[in-house]
Amino acid sequence: MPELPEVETTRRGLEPLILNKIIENIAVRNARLRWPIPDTISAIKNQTITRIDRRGKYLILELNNDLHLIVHLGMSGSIGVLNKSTPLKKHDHFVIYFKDNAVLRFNDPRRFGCILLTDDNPLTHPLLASLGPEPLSHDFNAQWLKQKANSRMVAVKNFIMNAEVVVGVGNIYASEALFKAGIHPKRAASRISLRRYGFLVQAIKDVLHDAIRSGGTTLRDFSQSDGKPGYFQQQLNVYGRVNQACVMCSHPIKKTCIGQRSSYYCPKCQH
DNA sequence: ATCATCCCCTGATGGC
DNA sequence: TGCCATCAGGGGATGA
Repeated sequence: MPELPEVETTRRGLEPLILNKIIENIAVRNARLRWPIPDTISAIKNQTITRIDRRGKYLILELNNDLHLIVHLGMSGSIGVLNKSTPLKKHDHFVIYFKDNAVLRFNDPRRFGCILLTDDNPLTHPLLASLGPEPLSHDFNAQWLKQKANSRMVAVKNFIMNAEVVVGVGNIYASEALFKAGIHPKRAASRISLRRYGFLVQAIKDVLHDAIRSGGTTLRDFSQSDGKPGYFQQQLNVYGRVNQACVMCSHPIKKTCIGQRSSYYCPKCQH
């Protein structure tokens, strides 16, 4: 389940492997992703990849003819850069063949991901246009959260998972960050002080930084056979630890549902 | 404007 | 061994 750290790991892993390479051919093996891969995708043939960016959980591949590929890994997507002779795997839906025999394969069992093409500024694409600040940027701060929360009664966990509030905070790291900040996941967004939003902002930055750092250790293996950036063996304090002892106070971790998503918290540490 | 609910999909898991 | 139900989750679409 790629969250921002996984996508950033993918971006960093891709850079040395495909930047400045020339696309010789492509293959759409199954166009039916979250949105169909457009027929216009063939316009990337014979172009060079000039830049690899990330915005939230979207990867943006810039080509030298001003086209941009917008890629989302969804829940189960991964990208592998391999040798042409590596056998195709089930769910390898999209393939890019480079002039130097390298092959990029987009694999996504659940097909919640997407591959789109735009000839415009990708940041104005409908999917990207209303995204909130990057969590690791200075634009993401306590004032911003407090102002966005205004009088909203939505649970803070849903609030920080809303991409218009801040991008890249998924279910796992939302639970972890709220634990670190000592905030109950069901607390109404408007009922959190500026001071406590400061703790939450720092917790989100810390959790994501840690995950990216541990992701970095797997970059070396990025082009091996499974093609996955690897999931982080990060120390999870609450996620998936229902009934286990809280690392801070030993009280059993609770599981609850917030907005159809499982959520974990310590009832003693989080208010 | 805000928010809850639904849905896309496959793989892993567990019960019978 | 097989079959079925259940769960997981990013995030857009929909309707209240």
